[in-house]
Amino acid sequence: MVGASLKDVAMRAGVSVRTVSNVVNDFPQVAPETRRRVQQALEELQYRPNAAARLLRAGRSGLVGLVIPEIDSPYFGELASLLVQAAQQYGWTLLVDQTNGDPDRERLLLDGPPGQIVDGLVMSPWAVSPAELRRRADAVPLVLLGEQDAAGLIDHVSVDSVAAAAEATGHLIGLGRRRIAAIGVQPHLANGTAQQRITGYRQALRAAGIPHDPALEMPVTALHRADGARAMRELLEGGHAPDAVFCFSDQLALGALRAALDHGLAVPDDLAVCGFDDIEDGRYGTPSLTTVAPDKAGIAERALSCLADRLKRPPTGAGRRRDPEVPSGDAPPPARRIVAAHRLVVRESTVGRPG
Amino acid sequence: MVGASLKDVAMRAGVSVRTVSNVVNDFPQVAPETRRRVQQALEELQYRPNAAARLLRAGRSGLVGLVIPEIDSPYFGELASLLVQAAQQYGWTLLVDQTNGDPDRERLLLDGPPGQIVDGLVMSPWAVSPAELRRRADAVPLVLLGEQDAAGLIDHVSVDSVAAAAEATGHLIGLGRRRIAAIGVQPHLANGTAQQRITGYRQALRAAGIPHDPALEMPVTALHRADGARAMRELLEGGHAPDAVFCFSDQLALGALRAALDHGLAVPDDLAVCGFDDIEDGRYGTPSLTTVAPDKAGIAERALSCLADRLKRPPTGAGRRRDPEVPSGDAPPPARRIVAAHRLVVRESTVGRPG
DNA sequence: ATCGTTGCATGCAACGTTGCAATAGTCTTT
DNA sequence: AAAGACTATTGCAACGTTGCATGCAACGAT
Repeated sequence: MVGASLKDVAMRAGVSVRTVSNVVNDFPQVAPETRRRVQQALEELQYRPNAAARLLRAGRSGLVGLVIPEIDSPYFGELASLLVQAAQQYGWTLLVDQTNGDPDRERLLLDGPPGQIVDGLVMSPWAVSPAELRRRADAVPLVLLGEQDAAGLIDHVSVDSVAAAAEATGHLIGLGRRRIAAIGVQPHLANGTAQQRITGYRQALRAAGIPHDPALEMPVTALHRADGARAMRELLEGGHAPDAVFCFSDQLALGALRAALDHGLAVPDDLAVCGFDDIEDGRYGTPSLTTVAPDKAGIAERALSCLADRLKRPPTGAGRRRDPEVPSGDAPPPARRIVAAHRLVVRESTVGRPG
Repeated sequence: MVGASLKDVAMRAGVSVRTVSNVVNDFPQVAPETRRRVQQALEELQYRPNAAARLLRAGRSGLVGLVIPEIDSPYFGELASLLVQAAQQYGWTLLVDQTNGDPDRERLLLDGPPGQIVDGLVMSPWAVSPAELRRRADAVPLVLLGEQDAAGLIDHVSVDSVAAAAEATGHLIGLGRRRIAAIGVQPHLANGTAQQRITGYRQALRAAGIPHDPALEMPVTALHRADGARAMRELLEGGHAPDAVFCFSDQLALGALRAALDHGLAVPDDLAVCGFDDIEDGRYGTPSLTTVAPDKAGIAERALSCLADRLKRPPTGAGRRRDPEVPSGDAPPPARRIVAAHRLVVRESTVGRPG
């Protein structure tokens, strides 16, 4: 036996299928005695509504998807966890999927089973262009995370990466550092994160009158610890030893930190290190890591609030006419651009140990 | 417009709905000319098969679920990432959900939308008892991860935690340590992980003739860094200072490490630290962390291989009769218990820096 | 010329659910 | 007592898909 259906319950309770459905959905127009009988039958048969049929008929699954490049990156892991909890408050179940930054897979997830089954999607695009995302704007509601902008056509939540990078660089400058490297440049990536952070970095240098040295701007292929460590080794071995480094992610920073310590440098005395993301590892490492902390809980909350607004509109289920001749009276709400808060968290990797 | 259906395509191509379905599913019995015409219509209308309808009718969604207590724990993050990749090789899309160890949520995910929509589930149970999991054994195929055993009624993949813990403890003993603490005891948790690791720890002590000191077995409420740090501080302040510590997770170990360094201890000279899980943070920290490395890729691969075996059996869709009078001829394959490999990875936190 | 065979295309039904509209039954009102 | 108002319950249809059976040609073999 695979699971009782409304029909099975109806037969057992001696009522029609429709009445059982009314009980299940808590419609008021059911006599107490009938309700009781039906509920007992539901209980006895262990009825669970069939999610596929509900989705097909009503157009709503109660599921929301999160599409991120890497589940195992601490930043996305923490964000995913917060989104799961925020989704619960809306009565949704959040499901997470990983693209590994593969554009084909990003497309597949949007068009295929997960993208069709969920009521809404939160996505951190890596390689798929805004133009392509726009093309499917009238499918399931979508909220973008991250720096990539969809020309104001899709809801979008991010932090002000330019300002944040400038603050972080400014903090290093304020400590008296002058040879400040940047690790995390990714010139060939559509995703605008690295672009914005290098912009903020340069702005801060210019504002302080520090000449900008291209040899201190280190490219990486990914944002992992190994990439940060490699970039730091290149800096140290290339004779361009900096006195501070701003890394575009905490993972890069932790890798750079490790490489610097291996090289015999004292942190922060010889080298101040600042990251971006405020992941848990940075808080418990030795030395602990100064970083830019995006308001992750705020990002999660506001992304889902965008989805909630769009889901107030009727679903595309069986009832809804989808005749293009008669445009629906109320237009969809305009796309929002939300800028979440961030703050600089100063720890041992730039100011040394307190006490 | 929400998306073209088979009907729309059929009208445009001037054929029946059934023929379009035949083209979409690559059935051979279609004339080349017809196929061409239909394919063009498919292209023009950007047809995407409706996942909900397919699932309802055919009983297969192509989705597989992973249910874990915490997405943001590095161990589960790394495991999830490997499972996503392994699932791709089977042609499945893996979706991840998080329970936070809440038993109600574990049940909800199994019975509700995600559990019904996926073709199979991989789960790391935290609080739901084996008995309860057994109750639903004939629903969607399920594979359990972790130490909790379901009495051989459900497929199950784990490492030999007793042996692994004994090896780790044996390594510390082999370094000449005698006051070896254990951090991570969780007596009131159904989930058997902590039980097995403390068993292995005690076995190794006994085998070496070292008396077992209950004051060195530290309980924790969760497996996070903060818990490890707290336990270590208690050990150090309580006057029971150990010369080595075996932590039941790398996160605990990293917290303990940090607390020990804060306390002025030298690692590994004053205190050797060993963890469990081999998460990336441990590899790049300073000092790097000695740990038990479960074969995560092997766990992922074999969990999915179990699912694949069960999914060879016909789905419970429209075609399949589900008459309990006539039991299906072939019984389901018996539940498997798979023990994945592990190995001890020795790093700086127990043997100091090389060179 | 007739029969079976093969290749291609189609119609019907069903998966489990819910919106809509209609029915039967009860109670109030005049 | 009849008309109206309301309550409780039900039947029908449809969401988009696919399994099964059938239809309908055209073909070669007898």
